[in-house]
Amino acid sequence: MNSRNEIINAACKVFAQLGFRGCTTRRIADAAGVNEITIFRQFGSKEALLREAMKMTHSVGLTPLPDVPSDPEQELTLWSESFLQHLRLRSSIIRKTMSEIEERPELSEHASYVPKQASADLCHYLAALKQQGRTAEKFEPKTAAAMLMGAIFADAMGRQMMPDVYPQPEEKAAQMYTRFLLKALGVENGTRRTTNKQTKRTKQLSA
Amino acid sequence: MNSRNEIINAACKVFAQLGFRGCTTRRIADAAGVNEITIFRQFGSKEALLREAMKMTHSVGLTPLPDVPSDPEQELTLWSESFLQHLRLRSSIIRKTMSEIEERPELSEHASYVPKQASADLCHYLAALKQQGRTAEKFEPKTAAAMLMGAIFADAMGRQMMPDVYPQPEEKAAQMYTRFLLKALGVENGTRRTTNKQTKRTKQLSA
DNA sequence: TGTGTAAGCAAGTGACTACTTGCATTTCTA
DNA sequence: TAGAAATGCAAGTAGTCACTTGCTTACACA
Repeated sequence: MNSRNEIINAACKVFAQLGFRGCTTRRIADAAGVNEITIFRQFGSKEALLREAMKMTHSVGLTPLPDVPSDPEQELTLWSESFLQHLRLRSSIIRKTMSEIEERPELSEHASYVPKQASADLCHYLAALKQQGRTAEKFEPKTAAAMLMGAIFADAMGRQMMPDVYPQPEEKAAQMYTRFLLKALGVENGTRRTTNKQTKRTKQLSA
Repeated sequence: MNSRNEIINAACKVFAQLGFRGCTTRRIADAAGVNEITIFRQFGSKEALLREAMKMTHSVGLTPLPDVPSDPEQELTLWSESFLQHLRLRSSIIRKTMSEIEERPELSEHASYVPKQASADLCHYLAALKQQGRTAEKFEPKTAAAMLMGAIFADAMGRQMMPDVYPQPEEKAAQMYTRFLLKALGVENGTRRTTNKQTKRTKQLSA
């Protein structure tokens, strides 16, 4: 019972390091501290093991966005930070999955789960912001969401390889992307310029 | 002499499909229409062949951005479209390279060449736009560039897997990202609202 | 016409792959 | 404490991997 979980965890780890072809049953067994044969007795085949292992990747846990926007800069910054951290922590396995997906389309479902959910949440939030009349410009929530998520995704995938391409410091990146988005939407940031239309409550942190 | 190029092309193709471990000498030989042994006589080893093949990936050809911005929306849209097309055409090999890069850091140089160049070009253009006084907001060119390039990169990598996450129609995506960027920078788009400060010439297409 | 070079073919090397068989050992549980 | 289930060990299977050897064919150029 315990060895089963150890094998699954080891499989995830080795897959993240070496991809499907590099993820041999011997290496998984070594990483799990288990005899190779136990893998086959527990899961039947390498394919079946990895299918099980990929199901375990859904432990999401993004900071939720409120249904009714109150402090857009703060709320979106927290969300962006948690999304960026989520992607950074999983950057290896994401890279491998994206690479294998053409050969193994069944990975697609697991790979797209989090970003689809995140996109839907963000679009919903931005649409609410628009409906509150707090955006100065007319805009397509989907385009805005794709911009913010794209910037965060590219940061998570590329910063290590080319740090000078992305904004510094690393820890403020999510906030900078968020502020950029809000500028494009014409959302006032609360501290400067409190002139425009603001239907609901105006409580905003400068952050 | 001819077989050498055929082998290199085949190696690129098979690598893009299957990655390093899936890219076997037998498969390369088949794809090149050549005997497997010819590969070893020409290149010595699989490693050496792929090293040669990766050098061939630098045929860049992005639409250049002018040194002096004139019509930002048009110029940036053209650039974005060519960058997006570049990434889309190479999405398979980019995915594989990103996946292999942790194991083979020597790929890093080839992988980062185009995006580094593109980022530098775009930053330079945005800085020039700022210096012309044509941007209404103060902004960091690097953050702005990371947003636009990130959105384009994510679109190229992810649209096929989750088309409903990205703006429609596909052909207008580059333009939509560009317009979004210009909104954030407060750059007037020429047709509506020609009020703000515009130091140099105002000739702009509505596009 | 002769010679060198590039290419093909057949066969084989040792290492690694996923996976199996047979038997011994540990561990849990009734 | 007895029996069943889970695990380990040693050995082996057939396939694939990168790469080699020895020999033959085809073409270029002098």
